[in-house]
Formats: sequence, structure tokens, C-alpha cells
Amino acid sequence: MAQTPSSSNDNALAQLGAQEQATPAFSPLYQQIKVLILQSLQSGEWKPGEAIPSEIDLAARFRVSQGTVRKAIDELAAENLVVRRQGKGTFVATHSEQHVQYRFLKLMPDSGNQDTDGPAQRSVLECKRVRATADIARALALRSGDPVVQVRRTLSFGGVPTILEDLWLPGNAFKGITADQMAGYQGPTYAMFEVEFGVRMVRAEEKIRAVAADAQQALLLNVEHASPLLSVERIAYTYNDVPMELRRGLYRTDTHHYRNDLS
Amino acid sequence: MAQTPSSSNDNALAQLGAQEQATPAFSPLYQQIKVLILQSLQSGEWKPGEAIPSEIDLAARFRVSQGTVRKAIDELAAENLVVRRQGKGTFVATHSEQHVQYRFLKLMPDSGNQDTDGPAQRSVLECKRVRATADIARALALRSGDPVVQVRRTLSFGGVPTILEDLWLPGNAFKGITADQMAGYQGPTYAMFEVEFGVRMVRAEEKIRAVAADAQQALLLNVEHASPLLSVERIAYTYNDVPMELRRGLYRTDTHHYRNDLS
DNA sequence: CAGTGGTCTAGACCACACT
DNA sequence: GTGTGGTCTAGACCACTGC
Repeated sequence: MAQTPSSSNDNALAQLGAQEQATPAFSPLYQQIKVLILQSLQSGEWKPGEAIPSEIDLAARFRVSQGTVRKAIDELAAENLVVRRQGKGTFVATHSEQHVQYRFLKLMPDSGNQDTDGPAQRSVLECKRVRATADIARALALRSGDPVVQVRRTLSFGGVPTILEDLWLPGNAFKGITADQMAGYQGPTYAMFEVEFGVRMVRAEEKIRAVAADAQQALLLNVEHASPLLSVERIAYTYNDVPMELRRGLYRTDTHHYRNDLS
Repeated sequence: MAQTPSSSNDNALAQLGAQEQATPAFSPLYQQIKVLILQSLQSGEWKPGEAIPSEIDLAARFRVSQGTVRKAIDELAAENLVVRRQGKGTFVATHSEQHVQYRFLKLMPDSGNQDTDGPAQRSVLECKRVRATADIARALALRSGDPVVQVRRTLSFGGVPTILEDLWLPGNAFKGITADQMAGYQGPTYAMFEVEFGVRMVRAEEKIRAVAADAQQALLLNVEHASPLLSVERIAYTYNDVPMELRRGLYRTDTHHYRNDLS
């Protein structure tokens, strides 16, 4: 069945409603399957860390061959939304036990392997509810004046304050978040977001600049006034490209560097 | 045939010589095919921009099914070594016509789309043969004192000098390179390397820091002394992870930013 | 052992580009 | 039309995990 992916099928696929595309919105079967799996991920049918149904089960459920399901899952795995483990199953990706923790943090110690200067010590300086300014609203796809949570914190490695950052989170999704929550959770902050608020970050964009430390920043990071710092502005997205966090960080790069692989 | 990829076959595959791996050095058929295609790419059997044989031809040549060749090529395409074009064929990737030119340059203008401030104006300040210092030798996998070519240049956008960078190239591979060549070539420098020296860069690693401009750098980039600049150290690799260029750049980030997508 | 993902095959048909 | 890559299927077998 379903040899002609553009025609309607007798299964649950048919053709997804025509999006606002000029083209006839054709997509191959495996892409449609991918969308369906994605919807189940978003809806929370399978939670981070859990196994999703086996390829055979999914093939039966969607009435397609195992190979088609496989190709859909392959793409989800390539996008880090899902992790395959031979002999065990396919699991919803999570920032918790994902053996590479701090997946989005590209700051590495100059010497020594990976981030083996251990987990960062967090220090939350501030956690308050504010109203979104114009630029913050734009970044988070909100309206000016909408409630947001603003967090200011530092991260230290081996006792040395290395990162100073401000976070802005949509107030609706992060109702009731506290400084204690931000500081006390063991493990990555994004893992806490998954557990406490059901928000899973799947990708992010960063804009990086070199800036000079102002007086307050210099104090908090224990550097000279006007020292050069790496400014990292990040917008993190959940499923469906919905922005859920704006983060403005200042990194000391005297003992660490920002690492990037190009290909 | 070849149902048991770990056993020897009657084709040209057998098992590639046991590398220095503790494991029995098993690899699936499609990986072996991938290595064979890779070797043909390195050897120059197919040059950048040219089409490689069709999947059917390659399948016949290696005595495997088209699906196996397909999976090998899929991985090569994912690594940007090769570009697939439906209906036309599969082509060796190139920095020349690759519709995204400057693939490794992540500096974007703050406003305006992509790099539509046009191509950079190059200005070559220096191009000389020197001997590798210890750190440069290490980066390029050479010995201290080995001949290298050092190039210093600036890149300007809209007349504003924005990038100041030094390049170090292995002397052997880039014999006879001149300042005129560096300055005069139309298009990306890496495209020139392909055409003139047969060196194709396939991936790179960057280490990024914030630094303060010294007197000379400030002069060349037309900024205040001690202005914060983005320091970008890049090592670019050809096939087989052989380093072929060390580049130390200083980017002005007052009108541009370094963009990075995380996933 | 059964169940999972991973590999390989062979064949059919579709979408696209060129001639 | 011919040839290319792209999709889909069905079935066989391999490799790994855990009972």
C-alpha cells in the first residue's frame, strides 16, 4: 500500500493539511510519519528518557513498512530528538542522562579533556518576575509587557567565576519557578526544565561577540574593568521552533575557549 | 552475496587491513564501500565539481546492491564531501560553486540577510616563507622548523576592515604560492586552494576567545586601542583528518556577529 | 531464548533533468 | 525517452541486550 505517497491512503496519513506553501505541499511518506512521531513527542505521549514503541510496532500502527519508519526515526535521531540503542530500543532524548551533559555549552577548558573540570558551581543572584521589553518579547515571540521570568546567575569552574548570564523565560510556561529551583537542582538546568516544567529544549541559535566588561560585570566575574569578554546570546527552542528561553551570557576566555566544529 | 559482511567476500572488499583497534575491526559493508569511495575522492579520481559514477555503476563496480552504495553515499553527503542532485547525479563538493560560499565563515552582518554585504574585499599584507614554530608545527602536524607559508591579510565589508587574519600553510603542499594569487583569485580562498593546489578543505575546528586589540591590530582594523575583538583560531583539515591550514583571525563584532546553530 | 535495532538485498515505482 | 537520484516494500539475516 501507499505506493503513491502523494495520493490519499487508506491509513491515517492521507495528506496533512496544506500548509501555507506555494508548492502543492507534497511530502514523502516517511516525512509524514516523522511528523506524526514528532506530534507524539510534543504531546508527551512518550516522555524524555522513555523508550518509544519499536519500529515494528510503529510500522503496524501507521500501516507502513518497517523501512519507512526506520527512515523517519533516522532523521529524528540525526536531529538529536531521539536516541537509538541497538538491542534495547529508541529513546526520547533528554538533557538528563544524555552522556554528553551540557550539550549546548561549548565553553571548554584550554587544557585537559572535555569538561572534566567537573560540573559548574551555580550561584543564582536573582530570580524575579518582570515584564518583557520590546527586544526580549521579540526574541521569545511574546508581546511587550508580557510576563517573563528573569534569572541572573554565575557559573564557576574550580572556584573561578567564569560565566555570568541572564536568562529570560516565558512567564506562562515557567510559572512558579524559584531561585532555589534554579540553584538546587543537580544536573543541567535544561534537565530541570524537563522534569519540573515539561519543557524540552531541542535546538538553539547563538550570536557571539567580543565586548568589554563594565564595572558590575568585572566585579562579578572577578576581572579587571574593561576586560574583553565573550558575549553569547542564545535563543533556545522547543519542538516546532517555539522559542522558550533567551540567554545572554558573558564568558571569561582566559582559561577557557568556545569550541566549534565546522563541516 | 556478501550476506556476512564480516567474512571475506569474493569481491574487492574482503576486510580492510586490521587497524590498530582492540576490537576485531568489524565494519558493515556500506562502511567499507564508503572508505573505497573516499579513497577515490582523495586520489583525485573524481575532482571537485565533477560527477561521480551513478549508484548503479558503483554498485556494479563494488559488487554490492544499489541500496548499500546509497547508504555509503548518504553518509558522505551528510559530511558535505559530496552533493546529491536528483535527476542529475552525485557531485564532489567544492568551495567554488557551492551555493553557500564561505561555508566556514560564520561572521554575519547584524542586520540584513546572510552575507549579502557582498563578497569581502581582500587585502594581502604579507605572504612569505618561514619556518614553523613549535605551536604552528603542532597544529599542522609538522616538525618545528619545517617550511610553512605565512599570509597576513584583511577582509573588509563595504569598505570597513572587519577581519585581520594570519594563515599558515604547509610549505610542501603550497609551493610557489604568491600574494597575487591570494589577492587576485575571484571567490573563496578555499576554492583557490582546490584549483591551484589540489587541496580541498573538508572540515575545521575553531577555538574562540575575546581579546583586546594591540596597537598594530587596532591600526589595521581601524578601531581604538584595546578594543575587544573576537579571536578565532581555526585548523582546517583535508581528507583523512590531515591538517592543512592554521588560521588566526581577529573579527570586529561591532557590526557583525559570529553565528552558531546548536542542536 | 525472544526482542530490538542494524545491515543487505531485489525489485518496483516516482520525481526530476536533460535531450 | 533515458538516466539519475528518491521512495517504498518485503524478506532475510546479523549484532546486541536482557531475561
